[in-house]
Amino acid sequence: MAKVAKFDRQEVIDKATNLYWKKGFHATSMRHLQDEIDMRPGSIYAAFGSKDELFKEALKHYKNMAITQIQQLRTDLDSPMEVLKAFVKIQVIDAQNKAPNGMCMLSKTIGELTEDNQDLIDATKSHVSEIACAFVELIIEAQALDEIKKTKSAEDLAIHLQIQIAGLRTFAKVDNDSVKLAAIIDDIFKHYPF
Amino acid sequence: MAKVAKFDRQEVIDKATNLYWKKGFHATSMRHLQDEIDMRPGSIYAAFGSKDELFKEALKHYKNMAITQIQQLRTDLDSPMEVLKAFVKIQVIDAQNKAPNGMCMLSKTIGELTEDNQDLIDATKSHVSEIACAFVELIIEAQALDEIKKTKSAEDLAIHLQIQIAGLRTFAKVDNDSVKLAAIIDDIFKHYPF
DNA sequence: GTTAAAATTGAACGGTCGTTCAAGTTATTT
DNA sequence: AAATAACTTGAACGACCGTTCAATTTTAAC
Repeated sequence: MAKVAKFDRQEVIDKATNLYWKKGFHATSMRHLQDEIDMRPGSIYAAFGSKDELFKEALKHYKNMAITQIQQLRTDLDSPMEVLKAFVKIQVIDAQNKAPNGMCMLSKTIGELTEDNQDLIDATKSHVSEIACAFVELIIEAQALDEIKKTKSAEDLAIHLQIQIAGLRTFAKVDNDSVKLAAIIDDIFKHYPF
Repeated sequence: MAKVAKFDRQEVIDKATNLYWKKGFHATSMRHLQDEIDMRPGSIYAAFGSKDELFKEALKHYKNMAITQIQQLRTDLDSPMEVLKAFVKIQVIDAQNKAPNGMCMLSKTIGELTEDNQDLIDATKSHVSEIACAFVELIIEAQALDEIKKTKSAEDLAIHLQIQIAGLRTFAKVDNDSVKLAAIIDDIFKHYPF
């Protein structure tokens, strides 16, 4: 029995995610966010609690987008290996031009934050692990289809992939050459340890 | 014909570098720096001009430390390949516990900053390229000694190495397992593309 | 139509930011 | 000893930070 018409929470989180992703945690002020999501401070704090809590929502949303992306590719493509490769290419190459920031938001956050924001670091690490799990699932599927040798550790390969993605997205900010990046990614899946 | 006794400029830059490296550009305030280097704002601004200019000095000092590290290893070790591997291990493994920040300061900066600080990004990229050049030199030496096939592009291998370092240092912040990291690094030099 | 709860507003809070500069201190030259 | 130039100090500036909250508006229930 009260007012109920409200902002679209998901749309607000999406916009906040894009701003945090673009500028990073420290360089994003609540006033920037107010402008971006068109809400007044009172409403934001009523809905999300604090800058930190809103950032946690953004991290979760970012992780969810990645997981959704993987699931989408899995329905589009037959081969789990092709899913992995397509995902890496999207994250590394497409993100440089289309995304708010070419860097992975999780890597960026792990790089930016210190123990002053330990809870945000912990949340970030947990999302990184969740994405690694999605990789492991795909690798196990690929092994079942004999796309990858069954002697390989799926967990180690997943870690290897995450290292490649983090490294490539950093390198791409220095030298954003789509052709060169695509060649490197093809090589990653063609040679050891795959 | 005036006062000349002063602070030790190199020591000040070193302390400033450590703080910037630890906390990042945005999270490091001039007041933090004042405490760290024990100088009053007027002196800092007289000596360095601005927060940005001091940061540029820090970036340069960081790059110089890396180059010096490589030169030191080159005199200590006979094999250029061993120099590269030792350098990677120091940067990835030792830095997690001993350095102000496990992340590479250059990667961290490239990740953190936006076009709002384009000049700082440009300075950072230039230092990254300079380190790549040092890698290229070592790789060419290794090729002369038949440690690496002469058919390989030294520039491509140097890029490969930088991607691995950036990726590994990010991963190490999530899972700081020295043994696992050392194994991964050994693998990097054992298999393709080396 | 009245009531009451929920949602929204925006001014304001104390604090910190990067930076400046007049005043003071120090060492060298005459 | 006096003059002068280099260097240091720290209070202060306006701007912006994350956050609060009393006042207002909106909506559903009666």
